[in-house]
Formats: sequence, structure tokens, C-alpha cells
Amino acid sequence: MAGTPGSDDVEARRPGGARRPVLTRHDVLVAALRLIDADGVDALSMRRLGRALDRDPMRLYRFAASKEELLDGVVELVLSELEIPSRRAGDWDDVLRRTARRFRQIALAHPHVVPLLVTRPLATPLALRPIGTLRPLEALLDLLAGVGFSPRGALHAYRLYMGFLQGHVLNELQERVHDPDETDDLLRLGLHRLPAREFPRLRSLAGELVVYDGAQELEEGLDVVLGGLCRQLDAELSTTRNRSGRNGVRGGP
Amino acid sequence: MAGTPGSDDVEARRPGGARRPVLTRHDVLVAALRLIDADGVDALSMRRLGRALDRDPMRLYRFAASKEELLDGVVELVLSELEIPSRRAGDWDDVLRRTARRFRQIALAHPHVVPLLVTRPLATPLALRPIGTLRPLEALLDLLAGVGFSPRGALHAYRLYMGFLQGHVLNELQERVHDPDETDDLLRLGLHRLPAREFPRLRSLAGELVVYDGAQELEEGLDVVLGGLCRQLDAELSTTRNRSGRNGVRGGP
DNA sequence: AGCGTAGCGCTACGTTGTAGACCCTACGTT
DNA sequence: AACGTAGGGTCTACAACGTAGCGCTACGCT
Repeated sequence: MAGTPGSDDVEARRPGGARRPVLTRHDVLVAALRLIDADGVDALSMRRLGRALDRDPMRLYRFAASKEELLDGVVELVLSELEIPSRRAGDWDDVLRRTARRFRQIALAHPHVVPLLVTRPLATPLALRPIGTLRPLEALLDLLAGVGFSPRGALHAYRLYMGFLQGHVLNELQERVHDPDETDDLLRLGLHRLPAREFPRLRSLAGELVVYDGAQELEEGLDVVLGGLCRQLDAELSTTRNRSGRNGVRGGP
Repeated sequence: MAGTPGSDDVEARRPGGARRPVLTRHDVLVAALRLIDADGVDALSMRRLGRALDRDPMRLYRFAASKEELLDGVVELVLSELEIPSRRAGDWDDVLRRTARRFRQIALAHPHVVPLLVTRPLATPLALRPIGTLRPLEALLDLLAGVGFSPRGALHAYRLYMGFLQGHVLNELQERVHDPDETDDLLRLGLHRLPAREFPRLRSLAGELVVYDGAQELEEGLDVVLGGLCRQLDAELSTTRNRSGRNGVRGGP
């Protein structure tokens, strides 16, 4: 995008005559992501980021108008890892399944980014969001519309699907405690701290909580959500069945 | 809770002889919530909160060990508004439905708290969370177990349900732009800024996006989720049908 | 009466995001 | 060749932040 027109050099002059690689927005975002991955969102400050890149912190404002926009950029960077396979690769519900798994993996790979992932869209209205964050939305809408969902139905389906995905990831990251050795005891002790009168069920679930299997729970949730979407599609298709059959290749669980 | 033992006065002395009402943790949390509701999470600072209460900011650390704990307290306060009706009041899926509506209303009433609502649990492991935030969890687990879910099934059902709710609320708040007059044009313009090549579907959905109806979408999502849970319960009950029928009163959509 | 102590408010420190001034370099014009 | 100017990179400075540390004060107990 901003190609700093007029300077074709790949290196920049320094006072001492030394040269250093020229910085790009991508470099900045990658460094920011690294900081967040390492120590959490709060650990990211313009100054620290500048130090990590060995640049003046003020320099960074060339690549992001504000810290907020920089955070949006990090979200965009992470979301760019989520590519939606084409429908060629399988049935539509299968595509959604694999996309969901991919999304989960990304979230687990960058747990500290998840708060940003779910929170930034609240601060940035859809129309002003970085393009990269809209690409999965478009791809999924296209997928859904392609198999016969009406525009409205596709949008609703997307919302249900993506909302479920966000909810699942939030749930799973909550369970994940950092020190797996102490988890068991700490959890039990923590739960037993609760008044037995008020929290009998929760206390009795300590054993269940420590054997959480996120991957399987995702699948179970997908069963429910995709099953529901499948039924909604059927309903849509049957109400408008006077129109000739679309190009949709259907079939579900 | 902390009743400041030893001082029965409801007023505190001031250097000038003036008296002022004694502060409670609840007062502090309410004031914090007010600040957040008015201007967002970032607008809450210990200093501003102190000013709002006309106290020394350091005083506040009597009621919360740190700002983080104060935020957890705000979440607890907001979540305390969510009471789960007893099953007497209807069938279990009906209870979940009404609880979901209530949750949505609370989120809409405190939109700026939602980031905290979904984010704080990531920072605070379950065992260390404020008791108030665990109460809905216990109540729902009790409800689910009461109608025949196994412990594991109840936990999974809770996660799916609550994850969906969080996802829905996040979705809905994203659509909600602050100035409803400009929403339409701004959104259209914003969408038309996107390259027509890459975003045909999204661009064509502008009209659909402006007529978002959160309440109805919640119901549709609930249809899917509760339907799925209902089926899961059936499956659970039929695999363990050798045991005599529990006290569960069943029946679904 | 004297002492211990627990709370209350203040000050101060290190850090934050970012506006604005500064300077230095490179180029267009005379 | 000399100069004006503009533009980008650097630095300083500011207001605000969370909170550790510390004296003071005023009370309860012996």
C-alpha cells in the first residue's frame, strides 16, 4: 500500500552511515503479534514495540494511525491465517467443519489475541474494519449463498456459525490454565472453597472440568449448529421450491 | 461482606468536621459500572472513579485489591442481574429461553461491559472468580442435571448454550452503530468502499445489515441450540434407559 | 497517662499514548 | 553555486495512568 514513493532503496540511511532494513507495516504487525503472544495484550506498548524493532516509537505511527488501529491490524494479521477452502474440497458443511477446526487452532496458537479477536469488532464498525477481517465473512457468505441460502438466510447462518465459534473458543480458553501440573489440585481446592450449600453441582464437577477436551467439544457443538443450519436450508429450499433447483450440491448429516 | 468491624457509624469524620456517607464495595462497583456505561471501559480509571465518588483514589484499594479485581467485581455486579427462574416456571428449554432473553437484555443495557463479560474469565481462572459469576453456572447446571443430563452432558450443554449466548451478544453489538440516522448511508458507503471484485456478496447485503433484528435472531439461534440439546438429552436418556426414569419432566419444541 | 496500632490520605515513581517542535536532508529555483 | 522550502525522521514534553510507600492521626487497651 504505502510504498514510500521516492525511495527505492531497500535500506535506509542512518546518521552513522550504518544501514538497516526498511520497515514495513507487516513487519510492525508481526512484531506486535509476537509481543502479544509472549506476554499478553497489556504487554504491548508503542515504546516496547519500538524497542523490539529498534526504532523510535514515534516512527510506528507511520504504519498505524493509533494504537487502536495497530490492534485492528494485529487482528487482521491473525485472521489472514484463516483461509476458507473452496467447496470443491467437500460438502458445504464439511467446509464449515474444517474452517471451524482451523479457527480453533489459530485461537489456540494465539490465545492472547482472542480478546482482541472478539473485542475489536465492537469498537470498529463493520464498514471501517480492515479488509482482511472481512475476507472470511465474504468467503463464508459466498459459500452459503452458493448452496442455496437466501441472502438473509446466509447472513443469519454466518452469524450463528461464527457466534458459536467465538463462544466455543472463549469457553475453551477459559478452561485452559497455564500450569497443567497444578491445575488439578488448584481447581479442586478452588472449587472446594465454594460454599457446599450453594454450589453442590459445580463442586462435584471438578473431575469433569480437568479432563476437558476442546477438540471433541467443538465437534459436538458443530453437530448441533450445522445440523440446525441444514434444517434451515431445507426449510428455505422447500418454501421456494417452485423455482428451479439451484446449483447447490446438498447433503448433510 | 467486609463490614468494617468496630465502626458502627454510618458516617465518617472529615478534617473539617463534615460527615459523609461511608463507602461500601457495592457503592464503588456501582460507580465504576456507571462510568463504564457512560464512556466505555477505557474511561474507567482509579483516579476518575475516585473523583466520581469524591474520595482519594487510593481509598478504593480497600474495596478491590487491584484494578483488575475491580473489573471482575463489575462483571459480578452486572451478572448478578441475571437470575435464573426456577423450573417451576416452565419447561427446561423454556427456562433457558427466558434466561437467554434476560442475558441479552442485560448485555444491551450495558453494552460497554460486554467486552469485560467475555474477556475477564480469560484472565481469571474459574476457581478464583468472584462467586457471583459462578452462580448462574451453578443454577444452569442444576437445571440441566435435574432434567436428566449426566454431569458431563450438563457441562457440555451449559458450554454450548453459554457460548452461543456470548457469541450472539457479540454479534448483535457489532451491528449496533451509535448514530442510527447515519447508519444506513455510512454502512452503504463503507461497504461500497470495498472492491466489488472481492466482495460482491457483502456489498449486496447492505440492505439486510441495516434491518438487523437481534431479538428474532436470538430466537432462531435458540431454536437450533435448544433443539440440539433436546436431541442430546434424548440420546443420553435412551442409552441409560435401563435405569428407572428420573424425575425429569421432559418435552421440547 | 502512656503506648501500640490500624487505618487514611498524600506523595512520588515509573510507564503509558501521542501532540508538537525540532532538525536535517534533498531537491527545485534563481 | 547559492538559497528557500518542504517533507520526513527524531526528540522532547505533557497529561494521565496504576499503585508502592509513608507519615500522620486518632482510637483502643493496659
